[in-house]
Amino acid sequence: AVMILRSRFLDARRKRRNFSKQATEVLNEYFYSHLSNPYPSEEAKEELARKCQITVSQVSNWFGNKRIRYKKNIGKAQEEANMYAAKTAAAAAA
Amino acid sequence: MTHGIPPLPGRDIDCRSSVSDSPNQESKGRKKRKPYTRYQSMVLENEFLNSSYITRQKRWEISCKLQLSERQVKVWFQNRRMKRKKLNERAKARIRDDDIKDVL
DNA sequence: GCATGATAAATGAC
DNA sequence: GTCATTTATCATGC
Repeated sequence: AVMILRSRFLDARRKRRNFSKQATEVLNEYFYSHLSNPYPSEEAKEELARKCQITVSQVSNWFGNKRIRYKKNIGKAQEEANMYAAKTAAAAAA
Repeated sequence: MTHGIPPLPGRDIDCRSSVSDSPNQESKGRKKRKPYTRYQSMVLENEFLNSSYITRQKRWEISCKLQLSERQVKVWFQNRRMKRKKLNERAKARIRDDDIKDVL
């Protein structure tokens, strides 16, 4: 019984759930609009967390994974970059 | 300076000659992340239960026993303290949520 | 079968 | 020392 409780708190092991489509959209918009410096401040992280309905730690995890997996692809997933770049450009034009 | 305690039993025995941080020559790049074995993790966790801050003496002993460098043991305790902090924050947040749900 | 989120070693700023 | 991070690995979703 105690072990089960510990598995809830201590282990709190990774039972992964994908983020919502809107949340991923918000995170990607920020990432590709700050591609030269994709390191959000603590305040920016908190706002992203609020918008996405996730924790600040989850925001940090997402950016950590995103940065290295984006870098690992040199040349790939640029379609995604262009897509969000166009989106922010359209927003700026308006 | 300090107390003249350190007994340092058999200190001159280099038990980690093969477990040094610099395996051979000057390794240039970043050291590759290598998961520890279950036994290594268990010994480290047990020692963390005794104290979250390890002494230099025990650090040397454990590094010998587990075939790890003293630096690796030191870093393990640093990371472990960060993990504990994160788990505490998470537990606190969960308790808050549970309280809210209980009221509802 | 990879995509994706979370965790475990390792580094560096401060 | 803490703490944000990089990197590889793990565990799950689909």
